[in-house]
Amino acid sequence: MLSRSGIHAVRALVALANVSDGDYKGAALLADETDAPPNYLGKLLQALSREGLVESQKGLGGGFRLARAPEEITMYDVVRSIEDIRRWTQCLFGGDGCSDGNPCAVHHRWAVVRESYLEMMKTTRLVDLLPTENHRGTNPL
Amino acid sequence: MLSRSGIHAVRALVALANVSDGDYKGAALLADETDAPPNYLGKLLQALSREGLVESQKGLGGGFRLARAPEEITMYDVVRSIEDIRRWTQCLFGGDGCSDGNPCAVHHRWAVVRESYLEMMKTTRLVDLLPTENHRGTNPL
DNA sequence: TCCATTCAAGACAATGATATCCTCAACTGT
DNA sequence: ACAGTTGAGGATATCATTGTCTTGAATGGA
Repeated sequence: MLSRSGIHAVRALVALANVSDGDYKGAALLADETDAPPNYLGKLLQALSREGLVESQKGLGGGFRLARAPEEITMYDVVRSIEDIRRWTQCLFGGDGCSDGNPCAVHHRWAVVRESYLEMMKTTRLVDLLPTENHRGTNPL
Repeated sequence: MLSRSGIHAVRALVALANVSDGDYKGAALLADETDAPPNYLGKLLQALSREGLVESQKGLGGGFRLARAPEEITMYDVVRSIEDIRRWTQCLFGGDGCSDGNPCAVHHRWAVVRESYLEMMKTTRLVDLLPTENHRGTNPL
């Protein structure tokens, strides 16, 4: 389950995937392309920059670019930089006493769901989110 | 992913599962047993009452009781009464243009996770959450 | 140097979820 | 009838998330 921040962040990174080498794309343009609030997206990009996912450049012609290739960035990397993912590492009810040794009633069932989600996040890379010839500009992220 | 309200609600219903027939358990006691804020739990119980999951009784000896047997109430029933479950019926990014006909890049991957979650919620009944001999009073919900 | 552009950073506002408080109405036992 | 108990409901408070605004710092071009 992505937060709105997480959605903004992933969309922005996808929009950064096609900037030419050595080039940058500004936050305002990114916000326009992804329908995100410009100033807020700026904050999110700052966070992504602190986490080493993007590089920023001030001044004319400046903006943001990916710090790694789109093949090397997973949705998990992005979301972990933006959201508090502890709820996906804890058990469903968040009970402190719940552990593999003393499991709650839904411990194992939830583990299946949780692993399914985390595995999806960790195996889905930015490159997997890019529009293909199949959707020709209508990739409905 | 349960909200705190959802957690409170499920715990309260579990605590109602062992009320004797024709008897009631008060909101204050329920809150005490489940470590929930008493007044807030009252509101949640109101919602559960409106949805027909519990029945309430005012006055001395009053309180709440399950409207159906614990075998007939699923976690899905509870959560749907309390939370906005739309995020589990939409696609991961919530994009309006996303549909089975014009799927986004994560459409199918997310469908697997979503169905896994919804299936767990729909097949887990209150009776499945009750403490068993195995945990003897230490069911860490 | 001067200026326009762009990110960085902090203060502030809006929103929704969570939680509290108070009063009223319904019910029970005396 | 009366008093105590308990849920119902509304107003308000708190908090995290989301979003806006303003100022400053860095950068590059004229």
